[in-house]
Amino acid sequence: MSVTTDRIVQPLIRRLTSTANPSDEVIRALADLPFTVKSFEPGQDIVRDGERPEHCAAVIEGWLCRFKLLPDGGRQIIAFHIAGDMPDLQSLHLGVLDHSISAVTPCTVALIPHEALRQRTARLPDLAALLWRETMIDAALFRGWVTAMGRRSAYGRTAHLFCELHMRQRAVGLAEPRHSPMPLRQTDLADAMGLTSVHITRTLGALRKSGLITLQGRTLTIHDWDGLCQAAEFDPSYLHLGKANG
Amino acid sequence: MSVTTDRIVQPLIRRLTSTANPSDEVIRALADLPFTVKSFEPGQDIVRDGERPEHCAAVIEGWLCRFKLLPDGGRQIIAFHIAGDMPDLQSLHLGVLDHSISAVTPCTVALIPHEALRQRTARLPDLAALLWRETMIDAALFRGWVTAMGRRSAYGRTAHLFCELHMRQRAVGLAEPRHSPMPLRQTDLADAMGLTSVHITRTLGALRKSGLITLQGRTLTIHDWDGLCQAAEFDPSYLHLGKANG
DNA sequence: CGATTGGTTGATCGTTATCAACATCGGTGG
DNA sequence: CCACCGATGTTGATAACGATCAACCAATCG
Repeated sequence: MSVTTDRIVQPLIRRLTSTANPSDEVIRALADLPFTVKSFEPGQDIVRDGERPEHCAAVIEGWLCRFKLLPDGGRQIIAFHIAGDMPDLQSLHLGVLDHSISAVTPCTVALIPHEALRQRTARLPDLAALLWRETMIDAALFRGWVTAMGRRSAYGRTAHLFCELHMRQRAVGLAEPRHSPMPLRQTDLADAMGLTSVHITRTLGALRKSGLITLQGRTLTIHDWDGLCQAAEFDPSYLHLGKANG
Repeated sequence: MSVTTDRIVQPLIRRLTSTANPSDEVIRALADLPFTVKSFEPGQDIVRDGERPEHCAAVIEGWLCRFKLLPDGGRQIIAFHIAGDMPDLQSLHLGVLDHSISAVTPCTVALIPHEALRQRTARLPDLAALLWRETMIDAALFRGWVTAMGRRSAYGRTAHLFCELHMRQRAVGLAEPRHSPMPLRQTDLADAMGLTSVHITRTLGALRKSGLITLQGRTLTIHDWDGLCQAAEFDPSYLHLGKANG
């Protein structure tokens, strides 16, 4: 594994080893995957709803979001993705994308040909299982979002999002205990939570006034993690970060 | 494949062949899977949040729902499942369940040991890919729900649910063009849509008054499919029912 | 320096929740 | 057969939460 390749594949491997225990053989197969590197500017689309990509993206650096556009121009953000994530793994077996993915911050992704992934996963069942598991975690996060949207107030829902994003970044070494990058505009937060940006302003104000968090300069500061979790009714088990097949 | 086995495995195979084109070898492997059959009464749990099942369920008959319970006793239904679905396929690689599954109607499920699934998917990469694809469709449905919850009114959201459930039943031959089974209480609908049952009453009334649907006697009658789709802004592509790798 | 983007605040409106009473239906036992 | 019961669904009155509209402020960037 060359130095360059190393720098590129490292986030993916760090991510996968953070939630599972892949064998050396599987890690070698991952490291050997062919890819091309591409960079994107904020707001730029990586892939669009309706397309049939021939490769999967693995995030090397920066933030991406997945979203659906509605006829009236509305946008629902469905997920945020950070280094190590594979946001369009589903294109490997679904073909047509049912949503779009675009860059939230300047970002770099590795594009891995479907062909290569298909060959390797056919030869190495453990690799297939590892990536399949990623799809399952992806689905688990969506379940968490459905629950948050359906049954939590703006306040609890927003707290919940911060808990999730903080823990996911912690798990791959991208955040400190009480701080994490949070490069989201209020419109991004609004589109993710099914709220308006005006209401996000008020909600962030309320969270600040409660002494739980402050959000400034693209970073989240957590003043009271326990309080935040309580406000969010946050139970991290749905993130499936435990290695023991959790 | 014996007559008994046939009757049991048939729904699963019908479902899988409705969205993909598995090879004969894969179908044979599915038909050969060991299982035990179990029946449940409405309201009974099939598996519970926090458990680590050793088998996956495949629905043979009846309706199931998946849901998360909140500390305050609230319930968010995350998905409904009909014959042919595998509602807890994710337990194969995730271990701990992050939600519960219970019976909506009297229902029968086949319980397939993880061990058998692991062996077969390791030996038959195409089988693994087929089931992996099911996980991806599962995730796609959740994305549809997130979008519905976040950006649609009670009216549009409810219309959307009926569109989804009707099409999914049609795809596996469980519904007629303008009628489908809909054995849900208003509290089930409410818990699925993030609304109260009182508001569901009013919303159903509005849908009826618009001449789109009526819901009585556990069946949905669609008076105006195009109108319903329009009210729901329904785009069926997220169901990935197309066989051509759609 | 002005222009543009992102964030804040206040006033008002609409959708959905909440509370409460009542209606309907299917089943059960007298 | 009828009276009753529990579960489910309906309706109305009121309240809360979040949307909408509009003005304004702050930061960044040419």
